[in-house]
Amino acid sequence: MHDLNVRQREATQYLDGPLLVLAGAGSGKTRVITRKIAWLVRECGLASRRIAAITFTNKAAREMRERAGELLSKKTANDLQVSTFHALGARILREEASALGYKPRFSIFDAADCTALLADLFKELEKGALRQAQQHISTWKNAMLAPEAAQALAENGTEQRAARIYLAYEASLKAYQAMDFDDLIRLPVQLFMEHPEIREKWQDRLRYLLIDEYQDTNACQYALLQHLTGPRQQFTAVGDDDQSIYGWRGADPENLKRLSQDFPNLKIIKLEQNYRSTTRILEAANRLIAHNEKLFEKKLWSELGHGSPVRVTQHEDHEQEAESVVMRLNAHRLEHRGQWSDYAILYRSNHLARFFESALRNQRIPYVLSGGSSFFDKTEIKDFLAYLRLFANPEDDPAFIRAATTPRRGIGSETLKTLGIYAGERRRSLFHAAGEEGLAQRLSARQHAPLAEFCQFIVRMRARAEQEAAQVVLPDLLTAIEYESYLYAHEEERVAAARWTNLCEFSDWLRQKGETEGKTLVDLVQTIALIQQLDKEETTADAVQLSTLHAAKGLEYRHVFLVGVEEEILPHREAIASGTVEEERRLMYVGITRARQSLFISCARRRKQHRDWVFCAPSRFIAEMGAQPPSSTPLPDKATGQARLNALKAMLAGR
DNA sequence: GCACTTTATGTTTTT
DNA sequence: CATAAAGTGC
Repeated sequence: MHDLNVRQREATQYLDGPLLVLAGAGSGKTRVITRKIAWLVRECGLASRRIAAITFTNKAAREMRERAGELLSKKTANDLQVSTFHALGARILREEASALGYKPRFSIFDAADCTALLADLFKELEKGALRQAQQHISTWKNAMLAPEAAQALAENGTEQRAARIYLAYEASLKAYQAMDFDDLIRLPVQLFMEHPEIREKWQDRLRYLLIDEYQDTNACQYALLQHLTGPRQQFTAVGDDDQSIYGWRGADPENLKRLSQDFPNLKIIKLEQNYRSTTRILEAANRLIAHNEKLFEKKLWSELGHGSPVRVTQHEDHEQEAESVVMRLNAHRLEHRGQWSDYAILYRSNHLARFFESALRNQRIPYVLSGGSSFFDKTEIKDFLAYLRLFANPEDDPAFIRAATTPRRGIGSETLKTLGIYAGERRRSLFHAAGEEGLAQRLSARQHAPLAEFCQFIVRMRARAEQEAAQVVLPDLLTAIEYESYLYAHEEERVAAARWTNLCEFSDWLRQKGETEGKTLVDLVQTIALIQQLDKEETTADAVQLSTLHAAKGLEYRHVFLVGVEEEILPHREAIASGTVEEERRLMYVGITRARQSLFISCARRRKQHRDWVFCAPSRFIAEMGAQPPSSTPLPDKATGQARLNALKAMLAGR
């Protein structure tokens, strides 16, 4: 382990009790975690299936498994329990569902499913109120408060109303045998509190825990951690309070402090040497973050030399910003003879990506978009998924409605309304109620026939989905529901073709997953709710990376363009209003520290919002990091810019 | 009663 | 630009 520094090695080998590693950006925390896993397996003889590593995203989990695999044998690495908090919670719940009155094949509702459910339950309420309620519910769930407790604690009218919504929402989820993301953490904690024997079983199963991105855990996740480690207290938490950017999701950097209070024998190791960035970049980051209240004093340093200065530019509007950033990127790459994949364009919110996408497309520069709307959010995927969800969980009424009505098969709103009322009276799921005799009497023959046929179809396919292999059932299902012709009948040809391609890709991915893991379709559905994006094979493609700041956390790039660095964007307007500018500052800090060699910061003077132009001021963060004030770039010259680029190309070609 | 067409509308970040 | 609600034809 000669390539680790003293502190890193100490963190890797420390096993005397709970350990907190305060790891600054780029200080090699992933390396410490993977080395520690290898150490536990090789030197301590711990079976790899008894080691649980918890990451923040699925992508990080995959990477960690891969990197551990480089140190250990493939098979040993495969047995490691590497997952997100949510995936771990889901695994526990599938196994212990009965203890909570759930079936093992419960559905997992994503945020969109939950919003739809709330909208359906409270049709009379407007969107804003529902969003507010949803936010409240999430906060309550993360604080382990049941609806009744929330109702008792509600202080004002809005909270009272939100608590009433919470009550109905919970009842619906339970009726649908469904859970939301918060439940995946909350319910295991509840389970462990109520059933000591189950808690001990899991404590025995997982002997050592490693938690990455600890600053992003919320109270509930912390409780889960405490239950899992139990009296043995064998864990390593790795985190950086300066990179806590998920406060809106209940994450609380105070959790770092709480750790030293709850575990008096907690050992703390700081990693401050940065192996990623040049000094000028680090200094800018340090100066910026000095404006925040600090939990732990920490100063990053590096031995990588000064590097080039941080460049700040201001542009006339958002389109010119995109154009000149792309132009500069292009020129920079030519000059340095680098690769597209050395470059990243990072922004606060997803919608900013659009302008950069079109600028990149105009210049015929390859790019990949990470973050943003996921593959699984696409309508065609959700349509198809509804069938699969219904196979796994017939109580899933939203899945029933979606599958029953897409593509259209003569089941309309009136039929569904009657069915809904009947099912409510009989306290059955829509699917079960639809098969009952009593319903037929309330519907006309014309209404009942398509419904009955649909139910029979589901029963038939469900039996097959449970028994046969995915590669056999999938094509049959796709053919049977005639989705392709449905697409071409309803969409423009190009759109229809694109959607069908997506669906085929998804089906292919499922089939492949089924083959390698030897699972049936019903088994597979259970796991996909937690996956947000398909990990495509073509990660090797040489392309500029476009990403939100949140999605860029944990990654690094040689050259970074931080764009849209303006007041009301970064810091975000809502954050200014709600007094959470410190978190925005950390977000900026995360952005800066992604860069290894060069950092470019840009902002626009005005941008089009909705239909009119708004003026934008450079972000306060630019001054705070001590950068040169924005120099207006000589624009609008598209022509001269292009000419200059061509001259540069010619010069380089001749060299 | 069902399916399709038009019109309004809206954007923080993600498991 | 893409989805969601209201409106119109069959």
